[in-house]
Amino acid sequence: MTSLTELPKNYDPVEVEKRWYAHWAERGYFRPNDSEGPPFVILIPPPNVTGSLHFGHTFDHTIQDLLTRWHRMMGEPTLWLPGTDHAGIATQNVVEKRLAERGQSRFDLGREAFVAETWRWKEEYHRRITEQMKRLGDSVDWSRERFTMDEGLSRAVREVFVRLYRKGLIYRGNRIINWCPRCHTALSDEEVNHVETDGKLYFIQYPVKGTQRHVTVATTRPETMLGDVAVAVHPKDKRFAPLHGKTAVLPFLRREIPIILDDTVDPKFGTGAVKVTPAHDPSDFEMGQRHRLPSITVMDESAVMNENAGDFKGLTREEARRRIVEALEDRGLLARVEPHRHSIGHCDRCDTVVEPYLSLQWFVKMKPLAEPAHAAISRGELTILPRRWEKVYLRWLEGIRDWCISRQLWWGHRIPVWTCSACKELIVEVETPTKCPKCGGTALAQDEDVLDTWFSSWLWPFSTLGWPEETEDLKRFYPSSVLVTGPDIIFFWVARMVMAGYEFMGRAPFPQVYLHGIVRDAQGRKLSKSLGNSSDPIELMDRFGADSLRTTLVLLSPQGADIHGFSDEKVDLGRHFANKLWNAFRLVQPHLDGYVPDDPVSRPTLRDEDQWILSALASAVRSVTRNLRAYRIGDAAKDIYDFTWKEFCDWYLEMAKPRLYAGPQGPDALTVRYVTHTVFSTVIRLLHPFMPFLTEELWHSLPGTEGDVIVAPWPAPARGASHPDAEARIALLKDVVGAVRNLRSEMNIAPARKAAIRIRASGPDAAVLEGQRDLILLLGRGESLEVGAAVAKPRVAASTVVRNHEIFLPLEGLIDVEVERTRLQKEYDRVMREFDVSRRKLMNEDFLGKAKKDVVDREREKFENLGSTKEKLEKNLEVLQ
RNA sequence: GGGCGAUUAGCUCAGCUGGUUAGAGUACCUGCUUGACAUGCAGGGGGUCAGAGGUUCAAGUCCUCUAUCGCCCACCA
Repeated sequence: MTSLTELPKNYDPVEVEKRWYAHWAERGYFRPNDSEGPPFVILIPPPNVTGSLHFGHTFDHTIQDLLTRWHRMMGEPTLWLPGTDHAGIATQNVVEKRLAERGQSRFDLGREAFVAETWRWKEEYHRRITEQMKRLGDSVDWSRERFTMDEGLSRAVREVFVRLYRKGLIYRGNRIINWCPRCHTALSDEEVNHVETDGKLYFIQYPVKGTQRHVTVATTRPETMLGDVAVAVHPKDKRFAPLHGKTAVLPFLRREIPIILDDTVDPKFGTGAVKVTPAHDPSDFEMGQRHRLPSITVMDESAVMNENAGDFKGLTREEARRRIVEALEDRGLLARVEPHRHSIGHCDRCDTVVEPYLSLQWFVKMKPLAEPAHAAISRGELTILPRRWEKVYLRWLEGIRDWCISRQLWWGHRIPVWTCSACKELIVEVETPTKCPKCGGTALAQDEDVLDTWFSSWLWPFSTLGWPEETEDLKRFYPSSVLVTGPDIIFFWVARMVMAGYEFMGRAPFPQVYLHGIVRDAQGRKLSKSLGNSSDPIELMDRFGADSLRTTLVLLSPQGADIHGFSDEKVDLGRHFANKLWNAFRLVQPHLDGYVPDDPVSRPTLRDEDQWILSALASAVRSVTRNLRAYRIGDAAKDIYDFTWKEFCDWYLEMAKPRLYAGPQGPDALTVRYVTHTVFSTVIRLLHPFMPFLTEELWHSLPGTEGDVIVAPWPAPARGASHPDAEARIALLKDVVGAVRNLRSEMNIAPARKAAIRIRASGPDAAVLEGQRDLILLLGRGESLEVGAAVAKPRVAASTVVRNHEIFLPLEGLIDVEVERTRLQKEYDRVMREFDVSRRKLMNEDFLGKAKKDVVDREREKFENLGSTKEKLEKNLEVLQ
């Protein structure tokens, strides 16, 4: 399509990349094709509609798109299903923040208007996300796009809630949960980040009623003492035997609280006596249950002390702590304070210190759900890559606790539970009930709370396909083929999807999980725009091209490990490669004009270098495919990069230039066209999953190709392409040319100056080198070449030994003998060292007796070569004396 | 407190089941406007493979310990 003269010298990705996405989409390539056979399915980890896509997404999507494109080229029906997540608490927070900038709170708007406002936010960011995905080249099937709060998915959420409730796996209870005093909602255990903090341990004396004694308790949270209902000691702790059955008097409130005995108290911690605050500590709550103690909540929803706090009412928990400690000190009840390091839970979303808080919430009983998810690994129904994550996954399932799913938010799925105001009957239904099934009352109030965001996400693998309806899509595309995501959401999402998959679909949602790393900067920080350590991905794509960004990320990423030291400039790696390919193409393309690849007349005679590059190409195809199959994506990219740059451009194209320049009438014109065409047509296809835009552009400029590369067949290693002999001969050539170049450079011979080359070679190599005469002259910039066993050593020459052949550059009058002697001496020393190592090995009886025979043989051969090389170097050195 | 991972060139990383001279990119040095590409070409310097033990004829590679860094988990009152 593009004519040669139009190809600019430097590749302009922006100009090219804007052309192809619409082209692909219009032709329907992103939808699964109709072919039989198992489809390849990836469900996108739905990005939150909180904001635009960041670097993590770019990397995540690159991998998914790459896998999708690769499978599409293999002819499989492929579905990469896109969608977004309503991200309950996160989105509510950002919308509230925006309201706050206008001086408003959500309460000013009221629930309905606030939710409407949030939908507008969602639309805005959904549009941005969509644009970004298109810019990156994501080949997702937009016709199947879903949102976690759209009608179908909401229905699935209610269905699941009702089913689990009826099965007894969802219940409501008064429990200690993690409460965020800023977000004003309950959180799951996973939404709490524990941070090691230097705190203090306060030793507080509680007077013992009817005595002059005190019992001293140790606590990190003195402010919760106002909610104390007991002091507990270990029953076998003799120190406290006199206190058994006694009562302590809580300072300030003068509440009388029993001294109780409980096995869970650790006599070695603190004083061995512990204050019991059931409303503000999970283990105290359990202890309270065991001993039938009351629970006294002393804080409100904002963690401000409430009416149960006596004089401290109205203080924040931090102020309350300060004042209580002061007051205790005044009364002489503070025995001492010790530094104490412990971990404190913070809200995952706003980083506020969470409060263990007693409240009425909905929970999912997780143990029964966890069992099949756990067994999935040992049964081989689920594999997580890299494998080490499987242990993390399993351990979490083993220690699983019930999942608090109710959130005191407005943005999210309302809990499908209604209470009849007449008879207080609890109605749990998928569809909104109109009257109470028990008393017929019509005054029904729906639970005010919404569900945890992950309560919709964990259904993603089947809710997106139409469940609970038995849709065609559900039958065809469940389970998906692989889940690609980051390890940070193993618990939040991956494990829960597996549980839901087994519970509702009877099988795992995917057989394979591929967990990739995080993109970090030089300081090890996650890339983010707010930290200012990275550009917006879109901006980077504008500067470098989406292809370059994708390729750079993939090339820099070790399998499943974080990318360290990422910075904008790193994207040059991909950009330079794109430009390299572009220019290699510019070199070759004019010579391919009119070339018909499958011309039956063409039975080209291949020279060594042709056979060699085709052989290397076949190896590259094998290796790329093997690496992709094993999710060694960076290695696959490296294979293509190395083959294209190091072998094809640096060596083959240089060798091919004379034949190319000779034009279509020149000798071997057909051969060189055949080979370059084959290589390009193959490399473009191999590279397409990585660089979709550039490859599509080149494909359309490559004569003799049909259709679009996005649906071109994935290359198979060509039959009979393997030419070990040619490979060996070219390897020899490379060594010899390398040695000549080295000599030239060391001797400061100007690149423009041609030099005579003499190679004293014996054995079969001599004939091989003679056959490569033209190439040696070309690549070694030689004016003449003598090869053979009888080649005379020039009187004054720079010399070296390669594979036991002597190479001379006769340079009488041109070389500095002193420089050459130093250089040669260095070479000699190096060979000598190796020679010694080898000799010692071969004198070692144990080595000869115990090492494998081929290892010994190889060592012998090496030793002989080194010996003879050493001699040659010696002689050449002597001449220079 | 428990677990996982890392430690190889200045930086970021390869190095599969132990066996030629430990590689790449980048940075650095030298020389090149050679008819695809200076986003390039050619050549070069740079590593006692974190440390200590051990297994072995042979260890960057296997085992143990130590150190440092990172991550995750944990009702440490």
